Amino acid sequence: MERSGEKSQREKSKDLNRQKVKNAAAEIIRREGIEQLTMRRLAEAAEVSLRTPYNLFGSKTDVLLALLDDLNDRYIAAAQAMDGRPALRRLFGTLDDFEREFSADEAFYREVFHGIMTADQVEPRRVGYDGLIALTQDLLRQAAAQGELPADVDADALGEHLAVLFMSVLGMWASGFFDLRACVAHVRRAWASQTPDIETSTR
Amino acid sequence: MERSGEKSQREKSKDLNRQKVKNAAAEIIRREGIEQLTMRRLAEAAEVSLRTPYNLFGSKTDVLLALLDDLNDRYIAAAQAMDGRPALRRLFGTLDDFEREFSADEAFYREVFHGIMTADQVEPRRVGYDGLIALTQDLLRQAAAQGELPADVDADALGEHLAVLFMSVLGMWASGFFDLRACVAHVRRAWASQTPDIETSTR
DNA sequence: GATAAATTTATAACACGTTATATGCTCCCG
DNA sequence: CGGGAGCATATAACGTGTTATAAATTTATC
Repeated sequence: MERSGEKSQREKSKDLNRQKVKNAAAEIIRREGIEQLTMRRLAEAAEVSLRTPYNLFGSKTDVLLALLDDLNDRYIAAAQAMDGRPALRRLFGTLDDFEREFSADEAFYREVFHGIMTADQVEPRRVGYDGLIALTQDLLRQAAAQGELPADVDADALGEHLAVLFMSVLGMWASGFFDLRACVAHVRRAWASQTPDIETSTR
Repeated sequence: MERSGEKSQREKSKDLNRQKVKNAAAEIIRREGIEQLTMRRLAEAAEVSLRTPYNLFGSKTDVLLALLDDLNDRYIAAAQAMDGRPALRRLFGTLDDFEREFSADEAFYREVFHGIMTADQVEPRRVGYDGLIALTQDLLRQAAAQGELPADVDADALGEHLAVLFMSVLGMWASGFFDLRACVAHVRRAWASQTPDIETSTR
């Protein structure tokens, strides 16, 4: 039995292989595009057997999901970093953060997202759907508590709605319908029309 | 040389095979689900060779797109059928029509849509993206001309925006994130917040 | 009606994601 | 240190969408 905190040699070895697979996947996507990312090629580049990525991740989709692992954490951290400011401003601030982060590497993120979304079955939890809704609802509840929202607004329902709009438009960006700038503009416009008239951008 | 209007025997025979393939595809999806729709099984059910659907449609995705062929026409016809009424009312009326039409056969349409959206590359034109934008812009231009919109609203930009929101949320419905009722509710709410305060449902 | 062109057919093959099988290696525990 | 458990490996295989090849069949043209 291993104690929590310290990792067995076995686990460290698995982590190493996980890292090798993730690095190889990211490099192939960046250098040659996601259509070149086959499991055989990935295994070869990561210097593991074909079976190993399946053992460590489960499927090709799970490898792509792993490339986005720390993304949710960063999103939440960004929202919390803007601590003193009004909740609605923080909400729109997450949009700015998202745009900044993704536009630095738009092609990469688009290909990863699209690869995930085109899986046979998309499991909402795994793509951060629930977490995004929870975060948005949380910010809107704070906004309501601070009097930033009209009293008759259901903060939870609105939070779910705004999160759905965000993810929906993101999905079309991933499918190549428009670029990231247009994607964020659509979300910003939709969000702004449902929230009181404040400065909707922190830039 | 064939005259326009009359079809050659060649073309009639191809139309017949197209119909056989489309009917077989729809039947397999309805009876056994889209995961049972393989090209080999489809060819067998349609009583054609494996190659023929590729000759007649191009790819599996194109077969699915063909199942939705007359959908756009119906959408446009529905918008025009409500002729006398205000343009904004007609716009929301198309939402009602969409909900009525699809809820009668939700599982079928969802599987077809999802099958199309999960293709390697989605071509916006082929999924009716451009047509939907054009229709929405048209209705909003009429609304502006009839004074239903504030003077400072850019009808074309708003039309594109509303169409994008519709298609985006539709994409998430197709991926199974929520059901059709929730899908339409999200679109209605997003649309309503961007248009003047009228009765947003014709029901 | 004969000949050429267009389609369909039958069969095999390719690359893909994924799984099965059997073998080998490495680490943990007594 | 020895043995068993956990994991990686190599290889083959399956079903998938799609394409190649060559033969058969249907349609158009002279």
